Amino acid sequence: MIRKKMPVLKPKKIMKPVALEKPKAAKPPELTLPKPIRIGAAPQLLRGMKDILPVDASYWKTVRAKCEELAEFFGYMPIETPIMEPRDLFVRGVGKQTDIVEKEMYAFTDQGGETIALRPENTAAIVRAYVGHGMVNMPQPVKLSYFGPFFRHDRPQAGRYRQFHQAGFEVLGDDHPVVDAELISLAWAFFKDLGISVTIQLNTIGCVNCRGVYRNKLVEYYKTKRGALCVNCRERLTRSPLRLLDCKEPSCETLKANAPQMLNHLDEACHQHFFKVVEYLDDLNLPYVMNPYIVRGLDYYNRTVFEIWPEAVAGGAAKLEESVVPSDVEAGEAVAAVSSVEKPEVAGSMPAQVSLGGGGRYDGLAELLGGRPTPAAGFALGIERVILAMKERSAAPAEPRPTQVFVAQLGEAARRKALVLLHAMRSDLKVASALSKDGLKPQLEIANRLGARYTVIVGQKEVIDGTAIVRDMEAGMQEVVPFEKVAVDLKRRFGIV
RNA sequence: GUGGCUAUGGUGUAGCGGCAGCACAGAGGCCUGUGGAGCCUUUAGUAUGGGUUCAACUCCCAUUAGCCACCCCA
Repeated sequence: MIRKKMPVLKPKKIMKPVALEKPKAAKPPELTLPKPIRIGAAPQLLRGMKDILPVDASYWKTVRAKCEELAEFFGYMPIETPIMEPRDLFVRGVGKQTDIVEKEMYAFTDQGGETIALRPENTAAIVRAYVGHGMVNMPQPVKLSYFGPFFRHDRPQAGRYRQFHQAGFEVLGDDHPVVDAELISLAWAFFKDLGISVTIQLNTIGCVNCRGVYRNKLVEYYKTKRGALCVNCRERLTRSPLRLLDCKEPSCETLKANAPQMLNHLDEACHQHFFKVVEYLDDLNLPYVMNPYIVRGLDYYNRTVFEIWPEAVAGGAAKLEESVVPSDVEAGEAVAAVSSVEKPEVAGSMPAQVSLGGGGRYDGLAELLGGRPTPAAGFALGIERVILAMKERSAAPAEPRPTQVFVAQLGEAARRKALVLLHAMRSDLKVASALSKDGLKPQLEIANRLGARYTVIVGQKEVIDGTAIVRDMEAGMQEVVPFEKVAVDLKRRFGIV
């Protein structure tokens, strides 16, 4: 082949002779010719961006397949919304004062003067689609699932990218607490099937009414202790008091322990709703943990909120039992029992404080986006983090279907025969080939690497005889088969036909 | 966004102010129509830009990126 004859041109080999010549003062010879590209000048990935390489394909496939399987089982219909939306959608939906909108959103003005944002999350867009396409007129609830890229200008870290992927499940038009429970059970099933042990961190943040009352109580409590708060929390006191519960400063932690709890300030309806959710979860025997400090950074949430935390990989997977809320425990006690909720320890490369997924109820969002009041709930999974977790606990992705038959050929006539044979078997068998290779040896090497069970060898001689050799790669035995019968013969060996 | 740590072939790693080594992977061969083992050969690197020095991969500064903690969240 031509390839073999061609000397490989390596920059070094070109440069050396030039360097050896006596330096001529006047003009550098031929230096105007294209110079080798310097590695340092090669284009780089944008910060926080990541190529998803073939080595990881099986993980992505597995996770995606699991999402699709669960979506089907629970009756979700797939939906895809654009990656770009009007910036305003997220400002209104997610909340102006949230970090996501305030400092993490990719936003720009396009050629037409439109203010555009790369979607930082999907719930607002889903609701926009629901409202905009009149899905109120469909049988309720409308259950939608999605899988796609999202963008946040955060500082990259393991499991945290500026472009990342989420799979999400949203249920619109149903306020029944069983919806919340089913969502959580779906999330649970996902991780269980993938072999990742997690805990469900559960809380309720009430509704507009009782949360307002609670917020005032909280502010009242913290006001007297303002001096002991960290800088951030002083800011939070006026801007988003609920987030005070999120703080991990030791000084704030102690204050937090005695702060009033949302659970004790729920109005009747919210109380009913929440405890119904808890009841369902108990029936399902799901390992949730009451965590009064889950408040979530997006404005649209109300009532049930939850996050999925990975359990530490090595050691220390205990804690759980003690903090699961027994169904018959009173609210106050329950909270007391878990006031020292611990995040999983750092393990491997997974950062200490990450959630693999999270969500909750957002009954007010549709109305906020100009639709009819529509109760809704949903959650999203961080795919990169899920895959990281899988790798950490060596939860193997599904093996790709092993190659059953490899077709090797020798010579141009055989190559043409092989090409035809490959297509004849394609729909019934997992076949592979390396048609561009010439020698038999390299082809068998590849067949071996692919783990092919059989290799069909077609050479000059076989072409003339109208036969082919079928080689059993495990036994090392081979037999000559008439060419037209090869496909059928192999199918029979695999029990097809 | 704040603070810190790190940066050597494709991957994983040594090393030292004075010739950059090893393993794996890749390519070719021993074996011209028969894979897995072995052996041989070979490809390929000090992130970028400055500074100190006779000499920098090594020391200093900046940049970039990754990671860690915070922030936030998926």
